[in-house]
Amino acid sequence: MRQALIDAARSLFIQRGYAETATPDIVALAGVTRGALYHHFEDKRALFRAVIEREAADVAAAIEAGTSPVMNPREAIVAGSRGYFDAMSKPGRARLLLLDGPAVLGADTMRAIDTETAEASLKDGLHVLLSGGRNGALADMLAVLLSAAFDRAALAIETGADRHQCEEAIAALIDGLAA
Amino acid sequence: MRQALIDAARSLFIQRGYAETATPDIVALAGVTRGALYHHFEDKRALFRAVIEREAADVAAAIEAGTSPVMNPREAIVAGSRGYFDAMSKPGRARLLLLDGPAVLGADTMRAIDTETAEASLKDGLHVLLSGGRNGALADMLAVLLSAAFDRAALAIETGADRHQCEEAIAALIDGLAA
DNA sequence: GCAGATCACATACAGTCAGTCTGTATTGGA
DNA sequence: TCCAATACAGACTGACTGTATGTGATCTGC
Repeated sequence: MRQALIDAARSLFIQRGYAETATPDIVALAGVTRGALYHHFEDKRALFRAVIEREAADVAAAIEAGTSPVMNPREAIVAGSRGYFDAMSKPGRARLLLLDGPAVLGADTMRAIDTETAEASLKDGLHVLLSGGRNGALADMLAVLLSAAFDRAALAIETGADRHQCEEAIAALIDGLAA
Repeated sequence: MRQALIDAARSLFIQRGYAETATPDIVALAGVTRGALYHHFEDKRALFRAVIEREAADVAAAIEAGTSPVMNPREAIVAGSRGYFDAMSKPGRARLLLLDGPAVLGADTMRAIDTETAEASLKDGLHVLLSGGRNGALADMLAVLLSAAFDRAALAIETGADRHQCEEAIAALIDGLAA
């Protein structure tokens, strides 16, 4: 039942967005009443958060599955980017995680949910990649900024941009840092 | 009166966010009634859009003011980033332009409003910077991705990140591309 | 095997909000 | 001076969120 609510909510959230999705529509799609919704979730935002958390966990798993510890840093980052774009190509995911999520839950909360996703892996890879004398704080900051670049690339791909070009541009940024 | 409504709306939008700001509160702060609001604006979103457009124009003007045509590409990009971070340091601006804006108006509409802002200048600079054999499509894509990095940096700065470190990381990305 | 408590919902209700419609005063031109 | 358009004000409606209450099933302790 919880799952049914999350499924129905996800379906409507990606179709109309959070604000334009009414709880009566969600429960109708799930085949229950609003009483069930407010029994399982504190409010509409809590339901949205449950949707987001499941989605973020799926993305993190996809990235994890695509990379392996034996890769060198550049390989790992490229493989991670491939896994990320694969995961983000699922329709509606970019809107959920990159548009409605930050606006509804706040950028800080989203960052907390996203822990152990793309950004964490990126940070590790960059620390190794930049170990030639530069400091670690720079690598952390670069992970944050590059992670934003990944996000916008995923958003661009969903609205028609060429994925191969996005991956090339990301690679250009990474290779520039390695030099 | 239009300006008074936009001012009041901006003040409440940055304080509570778009969804949590009620039109009765906006008109009360502006000292008018809801009739006035719906006389000047089609709906609440149109008022929000007016706020966003003024804000984006201010940012664009700040960037424009900080750069000059005689700079070389790297200088221009660094100066542009300085102007951008200056402009975005105005409280609430990051939330308006980077969180609520994309969620309420859509990423595509925001891109349209942002025309002639950071991303356009960036694109020009990158085209010159990369003119050593690489193609223009890559420069366009890099402008999109770097612009996302700028945005996240602005958001990070608002929530306490060190601005100098952000600028260093941006410079590292740019310098990597120039090599 | 039974009384009571808890869980998993359903239903009714109250408060609030967005958008519309109608009314009114003021202003500018013919 | 009259007319029309503009710039508001205020009431109204439908809808939505969250809450409070009711109800049947299930589980627990004895």
